[in-house]
Amino acid sequence: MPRIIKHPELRREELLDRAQALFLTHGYDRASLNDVIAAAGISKGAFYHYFASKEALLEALAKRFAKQALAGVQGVLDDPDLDPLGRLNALMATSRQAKIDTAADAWALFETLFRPENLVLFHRINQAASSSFSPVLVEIIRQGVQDGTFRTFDPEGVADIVMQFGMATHDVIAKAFASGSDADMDIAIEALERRVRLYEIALDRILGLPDGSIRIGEPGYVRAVMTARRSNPSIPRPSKDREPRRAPSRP
Amino acid sequence: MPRIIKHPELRREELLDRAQALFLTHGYDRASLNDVIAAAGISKGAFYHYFASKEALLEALAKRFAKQALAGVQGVLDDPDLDPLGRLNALMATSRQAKIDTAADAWALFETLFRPENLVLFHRINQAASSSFSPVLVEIIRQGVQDGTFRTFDPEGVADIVMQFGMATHDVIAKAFASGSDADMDIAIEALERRVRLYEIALDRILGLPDGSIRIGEPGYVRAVMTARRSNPSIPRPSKDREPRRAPSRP
DNA sequence: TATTATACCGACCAGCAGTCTATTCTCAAG
DNA sequence: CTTGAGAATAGACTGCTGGTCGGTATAATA
Repeated sequence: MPRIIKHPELRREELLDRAQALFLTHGYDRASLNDVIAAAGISKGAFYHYFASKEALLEALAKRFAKQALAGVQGVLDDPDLDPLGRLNALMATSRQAKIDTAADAWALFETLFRPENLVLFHRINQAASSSFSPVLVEIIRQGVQDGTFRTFDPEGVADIVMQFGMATHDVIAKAFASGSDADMDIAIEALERRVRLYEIALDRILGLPDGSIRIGEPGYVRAVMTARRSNPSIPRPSKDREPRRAPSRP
Repeated sequence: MPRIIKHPELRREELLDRAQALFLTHGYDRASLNDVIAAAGISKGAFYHYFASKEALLEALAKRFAKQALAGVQGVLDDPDLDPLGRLNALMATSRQAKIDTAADAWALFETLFRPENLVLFHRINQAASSSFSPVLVEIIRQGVQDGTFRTFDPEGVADIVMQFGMATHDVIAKAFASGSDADMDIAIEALERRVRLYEIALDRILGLPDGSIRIGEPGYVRAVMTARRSNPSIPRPSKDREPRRAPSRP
């Protein structure tokens, strides 16, 4: 093979891009390193020049994700006109908006990220995102407590719960995506809206706010996401027949 | 090798026992099938006679866990003298008690289950446990709503949150185990107690109860667990030098 | 131009999950 | 008491995996 040399940072990004695509479509475990390097058009040696292991590649990917996510909400964090409650709501609205807006590829991520074979990938990203967002959330809550908007002790704990809920919301939506027989879709949507409302009220109460203060998404939020899906059908799906070959047999 | 034939169910249980020990000490991914069958003293062929795949073994293990856990709290569920709040508290106290009581091996599980290499294993067990406990929790909450003890819509959602919190509590404790430099241990314990209190109050409010109704654990709960640890030092820890060998190198 | 560090190549390796064929054991039907 | 079907076991074998290694071409430096 001809030797192709690229600027290292470019090559690194390219590698991350290919890996991201493969990990999302096939899952971290199922996508082999050989697949990745083949997709990137480089050799084993070249790969191990950039990353110490497959694991390290995953780590780098998670960090890039987290960085991008944080950058996406930077505007909200910098806005001096927002009070703590406003900032908290804006934060959640923005990260929601980001997902619906660029539906084309962003929700592909959304759907794929929660498939069982992506558990490891998801967990890493989640972890990285948490350590990025946690300090920010803590600061917002701390301010809210200070100026009397929120009434709670343990801002770190509440920040954790907020993120837990955020993730749970996504999870719950992803489940609907998975079981997407158009027939009972509407029932699923109903249930999901209810869940989002529950999380909102739960957060209200945990923060000592009057019910209805926290807005994870307007009513119709879930439906909007689900609709964005139907209008955008062709998302890469796992295909490779690396699946089990044997039928179970028990004594 | 001499051919040893055992009663199938016994062999199956034995296989699960060995697998459990290895998965917990080394992690699901790191413990190889060869390790498992070597530990169990059987051949590849015998293994695949009982389980269709390594994955299937994990599944079976998770189900056994969940079944045992549910059995452990059956008494609480059957007790006709408990009202919904009492039952909910007893449920949490019992599953807590089970962990401290048989500290010798139960907390080994407790600590190991949360190590990063056990993510997959943990997730499976958690999933299995959730599908066992969820209906039970839902029923308790539904009754509580009916007789006016609890004030919430969406019992399923609340049940999910309860389990989320339960898991998060464990997670948070496990983190302290991990960073166990005896020096800052006390600070960690303090933080953890606060977190447990937060979850309790959060649940109180979500369920529309007066603060202090829910008791995940008495004050001192975390400290008790941590102490049980120090008095019981020799727990199998991952050892096998299957770890990465290379130093990172970046351009 | 000579030297050194960086980017890259691909053959190679041990170990992995899973497959296959062959053997030995059990136990119920005849 | 035989027999034979099927359950239980053995272990060699396979394709592939993540990772290693010695080497080669290019860029940077002097």
